Parts: sequence; C-alpha cells; structure tokens
Amino acid sequence: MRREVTLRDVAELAGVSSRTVSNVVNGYANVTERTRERVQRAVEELGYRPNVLARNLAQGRSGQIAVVVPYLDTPYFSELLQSVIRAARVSGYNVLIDQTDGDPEHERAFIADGSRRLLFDGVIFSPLGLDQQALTNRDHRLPLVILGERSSDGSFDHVGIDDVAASRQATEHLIDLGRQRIAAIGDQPYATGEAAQRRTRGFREAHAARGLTPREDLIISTPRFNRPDGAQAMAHLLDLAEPPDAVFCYSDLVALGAIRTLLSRGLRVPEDVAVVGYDDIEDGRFSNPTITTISPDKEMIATTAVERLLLRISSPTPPAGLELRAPHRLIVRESTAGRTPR
Amino acid sequence: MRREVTLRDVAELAGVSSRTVSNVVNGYANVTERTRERVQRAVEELGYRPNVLARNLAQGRSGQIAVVVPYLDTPYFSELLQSVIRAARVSGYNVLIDQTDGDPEHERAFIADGSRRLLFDGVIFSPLGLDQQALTNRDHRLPLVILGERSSDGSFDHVGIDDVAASRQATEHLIDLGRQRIAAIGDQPYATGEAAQRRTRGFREAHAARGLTPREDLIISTPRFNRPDGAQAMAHLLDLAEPPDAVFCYSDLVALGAIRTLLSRGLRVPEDVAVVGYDDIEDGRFSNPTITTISPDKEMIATTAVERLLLRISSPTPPAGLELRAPHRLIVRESTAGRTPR
DNA sequence: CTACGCTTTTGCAGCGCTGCAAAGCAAAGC
DNA sequence: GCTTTGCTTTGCAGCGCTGCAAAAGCGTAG
Repeated sequence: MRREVTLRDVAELAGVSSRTVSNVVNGYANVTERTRERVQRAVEELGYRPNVLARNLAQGRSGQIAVVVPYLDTPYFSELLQSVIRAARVSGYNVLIDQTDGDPEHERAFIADGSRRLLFDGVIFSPLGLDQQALTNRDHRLPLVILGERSSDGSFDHVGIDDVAASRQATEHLIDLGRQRIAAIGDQPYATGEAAQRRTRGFREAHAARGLTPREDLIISTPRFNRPDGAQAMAHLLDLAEPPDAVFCYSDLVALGAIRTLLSRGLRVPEDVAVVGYDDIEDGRFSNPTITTISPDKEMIATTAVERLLLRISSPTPPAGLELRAPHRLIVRESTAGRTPR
Repeated sequence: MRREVTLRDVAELAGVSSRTVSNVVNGYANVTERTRERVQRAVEELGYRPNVLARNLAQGRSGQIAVVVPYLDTPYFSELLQSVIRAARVSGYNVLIDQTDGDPEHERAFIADGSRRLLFDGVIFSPLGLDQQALTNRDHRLPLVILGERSSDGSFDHVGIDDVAASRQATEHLIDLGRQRIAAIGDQPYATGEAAQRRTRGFREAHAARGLTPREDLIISTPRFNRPDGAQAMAHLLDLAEPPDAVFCYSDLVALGAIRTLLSRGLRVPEDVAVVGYDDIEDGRFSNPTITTISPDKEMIATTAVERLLLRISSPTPPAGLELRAPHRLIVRESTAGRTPR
C-alpha cells in the first residue's frame, strides 16, 4: 500500500511551507489568492486528505461527541438519538454512538477508565447498570451529560422529564376512567432502578391523591422494559384471582407486549383492560389499538443535552451540574379511550 | 486543567525508560516482574491513562470500525446493529455508529472524501441515496463491506439475502392462499432503489410462475419503508375500484402501517386482506395481528460482514469483492394464517 | 577469563498535524 | 530614503505514543 500523502508532500509540490498548506486546507486566515490556488491544485493532484488522527492529537480535541445508550433497538433511544445527532451536527460536532448492552462493566469503562476520553470531547450517557457511586468516581475530565436514569451529583448535568408527575398523571387518567384494579408493570426495586422507582412513586401518589390504596400484588417488577417483559408480566396478572382492569406500563414496549397478551387471550382493550404506556414511540401510534402514553418532549431533551454538553466542553471551569426537566404530556389514544368511530 | 500524565512522567517516577512503561502498559513481551511492579505502582500513583489518539497515530490503526446506516430508528437496522456490535467486540474491535439520514452527501462524505478514514480501520455501510458510481469512485484505501442495497463491483464485499427469491416466496405464499388481487407496497423505480426493484422482480416472478399477471395499479411506490408510507399506500389501495385482497409489503414497518389502515377502516386481517412483511423485526411478533414475514438471518449477515471486514483490514492486498448471501425464510403468522385458537 | 546467546531495557526517530512566535515582505507614512 | 504597519509565510517544537535496532545485562559454555 502506498504511503499516505502528507502536508509536506503537498508543500513540496506547491513550493510553499507545510504550514501554509495547513492554512489553506483549514480555510484559515490570510492566504493570498495566488498561494491558495497553487496549494489547492497540488492538493488535488496528489489526492491529499488530512489525517484526522494527527490533527486531533495536535489540537487536543476531536470534534466528536459520543452518545452511549444501553440498547439501540429500543425505539425510545433510537428516536432520541435522531434528535441528538441533528442537534450536534448543527454545532459542527459529529456524533458517534456506542451501545453498552446495559453491561455495568462496559458502562464503567466508558466513563471511568477514561482511556477513550480523547476520542471524544464529551459524552451524553444513558446509564442502566451503573450506580450513583460509579458516576461520581469517574474521570472528571470528560464532560458528561446524563439522560434518563440517575440524578445529578453536581458534577454533571442530568436531563429528563418529571417521572413522578408523569406517572401520577398517567395513573390518574386510569382512575378517572373509573377503573378499580389498576396494575403497574415495570417496577425495579433495586439500586439501579431509580427511574422505575420514580414511576412507582407517581403511581402510588395518584392513588393516594384519590384516597385509594394500590394493591401490592398488582405492582409487577420486570428486568427490562421491553415487549417480552410486558407480555410475561401481563400473563402473570391475568392469572391472578382478581386480575386488573387497567395497567400502567413503564414503557410503550411493555404496553405493546401486555396488549399482545390481552388480545391473544381474547380480552378487549380498552373495554376489558385499559392500558397506558410511556415514551410515545412510533409503534404506539400505529399499533392496534393505538397506545395512550406519556410523551416526553424528546426534541427538547436532545437539544438541551447537546447544548449543555457543548457548554461543558468549551467551558474552562466546569459549570455546576444541573438537574434539567423537559416537558411531557399525556396523549390519550385507543388503548384507554377506545376506537373513535371514523 | 492539569496537564495530561504521560508515559514519560510515569517513566521518571518509576526510574525506567518511557519505552519500558509502554511495554508494561501494553502487556508486551519480556519485562521482569520487578520492573513490571515498579511501573505498575507508578502508573497507579499518577493515575496514568494511555492517550488513545497518540497510540493510534503511532500505530496507524484505531481498533475501531464504523457502521454507517441511514436511520437508527428503523428496527431492522437497530436489530442488525446489535449483532454487528457483538461480533466485532469478540474480535477486539470497538464499533461506532453513524447515521446518515439517507443523505447522499453525508454518505458520500463518509466513503469518498476519506478524511475520517483513519478514525476507523474499516466500515460496514448500508447506503441508501448513493448510486453505484459513488461507491466505485470512493477512497479505496478504506476497507468496506456493504449491507443490503447495492451489489458489489468487485472492490468491496456485499452481504445480503436473495431478495428476488425471498420476495417470490412471499408472493407465492399469498397466491397459494388463493388470493386473487395481490398488491405490492414499496417499489422504488429509480437508480437508488435497487433492493426495492429486486423485490418487485420477485413479486412478478411469483405471478409468472403461476401463470398470472400482476395488476400494475397494485404496485405502489413509496419513498421510504416506514409505517406512515405503508399506511398511506394502503389507504390509496383501498380507494381503488377493485381493492386488493392481499398485500406484499417490502418491510415490516410498511406492513404495520398498512395493517393499521386496514383495521381502522373496519377491515379484517387476514380475512379481508392478507399481509406479508419483510425483515422480521420484533414489532411484527407482538403486533395484532402478528405479521407473516421474510426473516433474513440477521445474525449471519452481521457475523459475515464483520468477518469479511476484518479480513480486509488485515489483508495487505485487498481480497476480491464478494457477493455474499445469508439465508432467509418465510415465517407464517397471523396476518396471513389468521389467529390460531389458543 | 572470554565468548556467546539470550532476555531485558533503552534511545531515538517519526506518525502528520498545529500552536506559537519570528521572519519576510509590500504598502503606507514621515 | 527610512521607518512603521499589517498582512503572509515560515520554522520549529511538540502532541504522546510506538517501531526499530542497538545496547546492556546475565547466565552458561568453552
């Protein structure tokens, strides 16, 4: 394989210094038209391409940010990523994505060991298996914004929605529909289940606010928030002596799984069991029935996260870690309202 | 911000040369236990982290591969990515993902200008808006494997399934069900629609093989392969004087959109209209009804792509570009077979 | 005691680029 | 004519690491 064409090669051909070639290539400052043209021609003749690696090393920055998510095939994340990518591109940053599979080791490696920190100027991170401590004991030189789960300890920003309020609102919607036995699918009563626990809290608060007490056996834990989890949990609920007549699912995927189980057992949604989801993914707008859901403002979450991250990157002294809330709203669809006659 | 801790700093503290520190850090060759320990201690004391950028520059490789897809929120891609990431990790490669939005400029930038080639040792690429020519005029120094759309020109590998055969099989399934007016949703009769056209070819071949002629007004083009496209195309089909009694959709998303339209118009699937999809995404296994679909062996596609890419990376002379076919099969579910009584 | 072969350690150059500061140069000012 | 000013261009060091080849150390054989 032929050797790389370098700045120096171009410089030689154009009869200028390599520094001037660099200036031309980067569109820098003051270069005479004549020089610029000569260099340009040499660049083309040799097919010169800058070596990004070398540039990054010399500059000490990479112009790239990483977005780290647990699962790419979770629509919530992939939809959110869309917006993040667009927001970052606007600011001239390239986005690279990494999937952790929710593996705590992998997650830790990314932010703690910091060996890859120089590949990125900053990271937007959605941790799953990481406890608060691991976040605190990280490499603090890497600008960090967290999405979703954890709350901030002051050394990074956290962007999310008000899970408690949203969950409360979703549950109240079911109560107002006159449902008596409301289940919740998706609790995670352990250290890494912060977000799930906030939703359970909202679920309880909604009951309390109406003077009700939720039935504990209707609160179901699931390891993840996906379709099979929802289907399985729903099956379990239906096998109870007194099955629920409504379900609040902690994600739309869970809701989709739950609905699948309901319909395949010959039950009707929402007549027999009303279902509310969470996330407002596209699936829920095209499923049968369509899903009533909590819709977080993903666009806002994404732009806020990018904005804060870029601020952190450019700021010489790290700004205080903020707790940022994007708005959300309840969108009522067929899974609670029934099919609107067309 | 404090200066980076470098190899030299560690070397000084440990009283050895920086090259020795490098050897220890990389677990190289022959280092006495005594030296190793001393260095190790110094590394920890200073909190030394190797600078990946510098290492990559010196080595001329990055240990990373990129996977470039048009849309991350398309489940087919995100499911495929899962497998690619896993396969690459096994070989010690880190995977970074880039989304092009199907923008031809962006796609071209990635493989043609080559300025980022050094950030990656190779690229697995699923182009959308790129014509064959752009693929041929690319920077040939970057090892490349193409997924899906285009076919190989000999300078890269192409991994996919046999679209024609698969589509033929899907259509034959509908014919065998006794359907008379079979529609196809997803044709793309223009340069960048190769894959779509292969599916249309299979659709026609199936008819021909049974001595039938497809109705041209039942072959609908769509700009993309997503839910709204499917919903809209289906609406159009239902407004025809003689609407179809079966539909072959070029992706499961299209099928989901089509089904949504059917059900919301009070039609039954499959009794009134049978639907076949393509891709076998998880949605189709949990939707109502579940979707009969062509299931490509994604695992095989992913591992083959990674395998070939790594071969290209390590090979001093580029291997011949291969056309590789992963197996597929037709999975019959409710959208053509009806609900199995439980 | 020297020579030899092996393991361990070292020094240096260089990956390709940019930051910095100085040098060169042409036009303008005195 | 000489200095000043402001724009262009240059040279050099260095980002932090690794490849290479030579040097040093060390045990064993002659």
